[in-house]
Amino acid sequence: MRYRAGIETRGRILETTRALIAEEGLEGTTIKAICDRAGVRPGSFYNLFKSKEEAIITVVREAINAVDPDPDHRGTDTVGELVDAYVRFLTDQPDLASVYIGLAVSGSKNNTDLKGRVIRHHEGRVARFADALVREGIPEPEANRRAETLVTALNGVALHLVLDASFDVETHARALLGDALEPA
Amino acid sequence: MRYRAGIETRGRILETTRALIAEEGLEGTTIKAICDRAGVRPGSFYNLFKSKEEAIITVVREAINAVDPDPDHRGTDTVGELVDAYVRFLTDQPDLASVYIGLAVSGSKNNTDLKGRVIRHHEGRVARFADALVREGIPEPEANRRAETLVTALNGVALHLVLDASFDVETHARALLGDALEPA
DNA sequence: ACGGAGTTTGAGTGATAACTCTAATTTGAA
DNA sequence: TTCAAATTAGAGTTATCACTCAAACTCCGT
Repeated sequence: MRYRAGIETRGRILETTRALIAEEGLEGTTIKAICDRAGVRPGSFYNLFKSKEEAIITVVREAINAVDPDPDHRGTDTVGELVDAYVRFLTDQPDLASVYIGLAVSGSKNNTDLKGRVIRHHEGRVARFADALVREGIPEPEANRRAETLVTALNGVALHLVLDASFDVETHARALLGDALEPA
Repeated sequence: MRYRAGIETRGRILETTRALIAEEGLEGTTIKAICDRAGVRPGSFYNLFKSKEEAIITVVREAINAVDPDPDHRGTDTVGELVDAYVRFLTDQPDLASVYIGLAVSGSKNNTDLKGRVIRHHEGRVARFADALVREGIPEPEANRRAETLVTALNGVALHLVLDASFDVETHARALLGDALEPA
């Protein structure tokens, strides 16, 4: 992958893989499907990726980064902003959201590496939410528990969005936010 | 399936399917594996089930029904009982819970039939939660919205349990229940 | 324009999946 | 006891999967 052609092909494969995961799920994302749609033969695919899994992990990493509302960790965000960021992600990029959820479910049985990646990312998000809750006056141990409940519940919202594209993400997300901010 | 032999074989197949899902996950639960372990030939399997999917759905449905606080739908269940039932399902049968979530996500991409089934099941659950909330004094339109938020958030809890087997399902589920019951 | 490295081709491999089919056997109601 | 229906056997079918490979072709620094 040092020539222009290889880099372009690689990009086309990744884009196709992402679209296929969103449309067909992990199960429907086969080498044949990727290659047909990307206009590439299996030999080329395996020249650029050592396995199908490697391509999928690459796509998933992108999806996970896309969920991050504040990649620079400035630490000035409010819980409302964090929730808004997630809502925006879900509504603007439902395909990536679908990948993120689908991966958590199907991909985690055999693949410890992938599983660890998702869990670490989840913990990072919870920490960010917890910090924001503390800044809003909720004491530490309680803030952490509420953050974990909130992030988990928001993932439930994402899960349902995968099932029902017309699901009212914003209303439910705001309700969950309100619950997290309520005084004990 | 009218003779004793058929009923017994069916039971053995379902039990084996349940065990295999727990031990090997959905991916490792093949017709061959089921048949080998149940001491049955594929012909017999397909005499009793029209597809592998039917057997799996049956197993999952049985597990969910097994913890139903009001199996006859007499309308006597409280929201607390409904939440408890789901928590029990998640903690007692985490592997089936994983399949349940997995069916909702991956299984419903191509399979319109399955997708409809999952959505209908979700709607039924929301309706029961909403009825229970009304019985507890929360007015109708609000009760429905809260029920939907609660059920969705609980699915988020289930989703996270798939990722992290040590996740404290009960604490978070109770927190979500408390939020749903709070006065407006 | 040379030539080694990068890229592409596409038929092919071997494994394994879900599922079918027909004939033989067993069941249980009358 | 009889016999139609239920059940079972198990080899076979069809499909599809991830992946390979040797040969041809393209790129680009020199």
